[in-house]
Amino acid sequence: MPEKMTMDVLKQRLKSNKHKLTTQRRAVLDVFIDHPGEHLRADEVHELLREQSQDIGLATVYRSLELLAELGILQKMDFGERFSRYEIRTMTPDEHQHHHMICMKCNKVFEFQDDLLDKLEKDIYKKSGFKIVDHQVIFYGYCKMCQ
Amino acid sequence: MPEKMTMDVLKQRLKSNKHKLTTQRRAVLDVFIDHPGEHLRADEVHELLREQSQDIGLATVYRSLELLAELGILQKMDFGERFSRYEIRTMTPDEHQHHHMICMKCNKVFEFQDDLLDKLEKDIYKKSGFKIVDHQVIFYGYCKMCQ
DNA sequence: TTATTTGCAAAGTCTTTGCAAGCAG
DNA sequence: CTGCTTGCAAAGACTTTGCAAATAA
Repeated sequence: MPEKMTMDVLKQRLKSNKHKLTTQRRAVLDVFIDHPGEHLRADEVHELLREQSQDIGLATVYRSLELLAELGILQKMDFGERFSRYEIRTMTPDEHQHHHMICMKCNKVFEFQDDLLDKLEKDIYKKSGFKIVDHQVIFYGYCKMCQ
Repeated sequence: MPEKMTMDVLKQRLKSNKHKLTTQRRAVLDVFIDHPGEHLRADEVHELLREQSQDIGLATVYRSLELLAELGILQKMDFGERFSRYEIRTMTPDEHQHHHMICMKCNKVFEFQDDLLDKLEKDIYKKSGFKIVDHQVIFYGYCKMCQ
């Protein structure tokens, strides 16, 4: 069971990097805590905050997302759309990778756990000398409902 | 040995879709034929054409790239940068997948052949019912030179 | 107190689009 | 000829940035 990313972690990581814990940063993290497993875009975060009368500038949302990603609290992702999405990270680094599958009909993002890629990455290093430190895997197709 | 993508193929595929073979479309394809294995951005294609005094509008480059990708002559790709890249496709559909590795130091794009993903995709279908029809895999790391 | 951070609006980057003029078939 | 294409400039979508005012520590 992966540990939850908490506000305390944010506090801690901000402090050790001489950043401040502002209302806005707290609010942005709260959105992700309240929407586990979702892959949110900057404007969606902004909209969700407005809905709960948290009036925060869009530029600040962008800046907070970037900072939270730098601190390893959020994960920035790119699904080939013209914007980025973010999701909250678990505190324990995944032993098993988690991949994304996008349904080409309903556009929902699904996740899948697997560790086959570890093997592939080791193979690549052996064969080509390229040292992989991160990856991005996206599958496109049709989900169970849409087929 | 994969077959080369030729101008004849372009001609053929354009005709069967009631599109015209214009100087501009021919020129855009020529750029890719002259730069095999490169992953070019729209503005790079545009610049390369300017250098050889092929004066073509940037909007036309975008439109040509899109069309050539639709016709299966180019492959559009997204490496999480804020723009798209295109590469020429071989005519024989790859039995073995080809993945991209980006060096985080020199930013070069490397390729790697493998078919481990076939297995993974079958697993996913069995376990989740999600039917995969396409994928995008990018590895980030350090190439042999930069390590 | 004071160095960070915010909000706003302006600017930036990549891409798309409307429309008159041009050209391939 | 005639409908598909082009080129241009303007508009669009998303993101970043400059700067004065606000604020956490």
